[in-house]
Amino acid sequence: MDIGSRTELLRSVGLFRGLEREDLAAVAEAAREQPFSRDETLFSQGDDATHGFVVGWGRIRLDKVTPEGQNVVLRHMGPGDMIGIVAVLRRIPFPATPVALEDGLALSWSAGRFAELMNRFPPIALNAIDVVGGRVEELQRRLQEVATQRVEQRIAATLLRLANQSGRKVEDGIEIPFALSRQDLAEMTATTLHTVSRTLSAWDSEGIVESRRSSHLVIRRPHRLAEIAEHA
Amino acid sequence: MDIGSRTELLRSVGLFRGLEREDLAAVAEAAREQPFSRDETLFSQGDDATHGFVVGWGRIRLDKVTPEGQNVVLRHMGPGDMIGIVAVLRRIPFPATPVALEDGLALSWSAGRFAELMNRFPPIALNAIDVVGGRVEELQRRLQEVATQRVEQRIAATLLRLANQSGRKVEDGIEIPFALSRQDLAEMTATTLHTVSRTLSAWDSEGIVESRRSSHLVIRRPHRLAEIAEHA
DNA sequence: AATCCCATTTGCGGGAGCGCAAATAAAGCT
DNA sequence: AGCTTTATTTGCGCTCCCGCAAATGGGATT
Repeated sequence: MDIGSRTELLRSVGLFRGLEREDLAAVAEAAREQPFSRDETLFSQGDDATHGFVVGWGRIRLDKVTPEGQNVVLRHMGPGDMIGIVAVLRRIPFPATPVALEDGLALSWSAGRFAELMNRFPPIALNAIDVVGGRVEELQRRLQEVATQRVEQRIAATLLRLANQSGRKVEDGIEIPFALSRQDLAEMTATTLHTVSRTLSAWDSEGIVESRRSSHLVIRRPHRLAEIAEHA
Repeated sequence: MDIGSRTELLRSVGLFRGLEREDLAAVAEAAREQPFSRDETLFSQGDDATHGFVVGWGRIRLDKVTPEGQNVVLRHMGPGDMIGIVAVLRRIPFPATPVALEDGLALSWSAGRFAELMNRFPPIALNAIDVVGGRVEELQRRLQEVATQRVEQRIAATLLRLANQSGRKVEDGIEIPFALSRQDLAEMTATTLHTVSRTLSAWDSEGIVESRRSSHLVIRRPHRLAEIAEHA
């Protein structure tokens, strides 16, 4: 991947918004390419934060495990999302583990390199605040959801959120274009895979979603799902 | 309050860490003082973010209400904490409402003034990332708690957290030095005031806490509480 | 001191969702 | 293709916790 393509990629990355093309090129040049394949982890929770990453392509799930070994899915990331950069800046170990859902490519910068870049291009710091602020908002919303809504509503809201973030229009609805197990959904909605399975089974037979084992999940009646999510 | 005292105050504020004394004085000078009294709100969720705040003294509870009117307590804040500054920087309406738990004083800066200061003193932006990163971490931990632990554990963990943040050693334990209703605790732990009441009653008769209606809550056996919090 | 107001307590019943366990069905491997 | 491994489904019982309702008791107000 040449510098030109990298630069092009970085143009749509929120973290580098407001940088001139030549500045972007400098940022791109400082990057290292890190390809990853399905099920691989970019790093592990607890590791020293030596590098920060930006996703080039491919989808990634961010996991956090409790001391007791229970897992919680914090978020899904895709092209343009930054990973681990806050940990780099705060000089703390990575607090979570990013797992690749499909093959892809990330760009990375060492901690020192990244500090240089931030120094040289002040907008980066402001953009970082914006991005992290967005994550705070998202987490607050999820906390609110878990605190006030029932499981069915949370699953519905989660599917709609995934559809908004990464959904693809297909013939008979909106497809979630990556593997999404019951367990994954359970870890996203603070419930068990059993309850997720029962819920999706019911929705499947009502024609709200199509969720066969083999293929990706398809939301057939998004409007109905939105009703379920909102109906307190 | 003169500039000297303000400067002294700002010395211990994370957001301004690394600034020289004279820089702090400039920041202090640009601030406006905003006293508040118990039960007052500094602003309301949904308001335009025209000012950012830093708590001088007094305790504040940060509330977020759902469209359906249910409330969730996001966090408690005290001296040195920043409030609303991320909303100012992101140019979004305030996403929550800070309610004073006791009389106190905040310093505030207008959006424009704050932007100037950040421009003039680059460390502020980096510190802001650090602070917001810390909030992300805290929210992730709470999400994990709500997702994986039972009510009793969550209440125990919350009391311990409050004790760590603001607890005062007293003769027979650690006191939470501000009003804390069952409803408040319920909104902090994603449960109902009934369940909180039942739990605290039980703990009271076991001598783990002392929680009479009139006075502040006292943790008598923190170690036991930690056991409850951890015992999966 | 009497009254009102509100937080808290507590009983009781019910329901949402968990957890175990076994059946079923895909997908991957050799 | 046959076998193993892993994901999903589904039944069943049970537990935790909610939600209603009524009682209790302080604190504040007059």
